[in-house]
Amino acid sequence: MKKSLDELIKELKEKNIRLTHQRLKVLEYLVNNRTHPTVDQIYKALKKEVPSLSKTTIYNTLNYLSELKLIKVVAIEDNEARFDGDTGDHGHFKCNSCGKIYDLDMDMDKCIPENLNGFRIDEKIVHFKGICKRCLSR
Amino acid sequence: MKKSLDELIKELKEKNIRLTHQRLKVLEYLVNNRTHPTVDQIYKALKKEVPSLSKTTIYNTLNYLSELKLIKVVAIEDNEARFDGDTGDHGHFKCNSCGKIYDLDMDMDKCIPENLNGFRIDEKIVHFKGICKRCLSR
DNA sequence: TTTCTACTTTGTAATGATTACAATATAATT
DNA sequence: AATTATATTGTAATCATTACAAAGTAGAAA
Ligand SMILES: [Mn+2]
Ligand SMILES: [Mn+2]
Ligand SMILES: [Zn+2]
Ligand SMILES: [Zn+2]
Repeated sequence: MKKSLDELIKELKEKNIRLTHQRLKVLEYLVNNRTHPTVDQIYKALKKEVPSLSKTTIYNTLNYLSELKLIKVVAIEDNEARFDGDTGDHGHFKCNSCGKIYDLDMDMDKCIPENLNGFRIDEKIVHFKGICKRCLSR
Repeated sequence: MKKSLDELIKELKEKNIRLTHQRLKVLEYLVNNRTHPTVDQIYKALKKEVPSLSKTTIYNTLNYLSELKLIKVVAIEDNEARFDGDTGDHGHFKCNSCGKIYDLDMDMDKCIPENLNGFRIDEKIVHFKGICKRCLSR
């Protein structure tokens, strides 16, 4: 679900996670930018507000927050990870023309095959790639 | 579909692609090893039979064959690509305990959401991760 | 408020998969 | 056998990510 920054901060407090300036800025960025940004995009944007910021901190923070299940990693590119403040089950569509990554509201459970009876499923990943409507109509 | 080596060779001939020793060995390996191997696994295995083999050739060959749609890339790991001789639509399950990647026969079209009306879909990717039946029963 | 300390951030170096490139080799045709 | 366009090979470069140690800080306690 799309949690607000306040809800995310509450979760950090409940788990006794330190509310560092950097962590709050990263969470704030992900809440305000629902574009599945890369590490570099987050880094460049926050560097302006926090000049001392290190890219390693972005990596550390994003890794930690995804371990805590406060954010999600979207591995839809082959060379670079993307991050998502929405931790609810949903799919993604990547347009190979404009590069935009769309969210897909869908019931992922509808596509679990019988083969997996007896398996424990921890992650469900559904990605589509192609050309988006907007790019097609041009 | 799971094509035989002969069928794959026929497709290469039809497309006027040179039947080099290395290409044939890579295709043969993928036909005989339905384990979604990594570049390094393919390289190490074939290096024994073809001592002059270069890892760059494995990369070149796999990239070329996947451009030609004769094989598929399976991007289910976050650090390393895997390759699949089965180009038919199917999903994958990765066991985080034993590392095995299972094939999932499934109707991918069943999980395309309405959101995508008007979009052109070129790739459909369905991945699950968790613990497999065999690992759970131990 | 000040002190304390465990945890965090930072900068730099290392890692590891993948790609670029140029020299050498070869498949397929003549 | 000669030719040539294409492929292979080895090495170096690239680039995202991680390892590590020194410096900094959040939060608790005095
Ligand atoms: Mn999303
Ligand atoms: Mn497969
Ligand atoms: Zn587009
Ligand atoms: Zn297993």
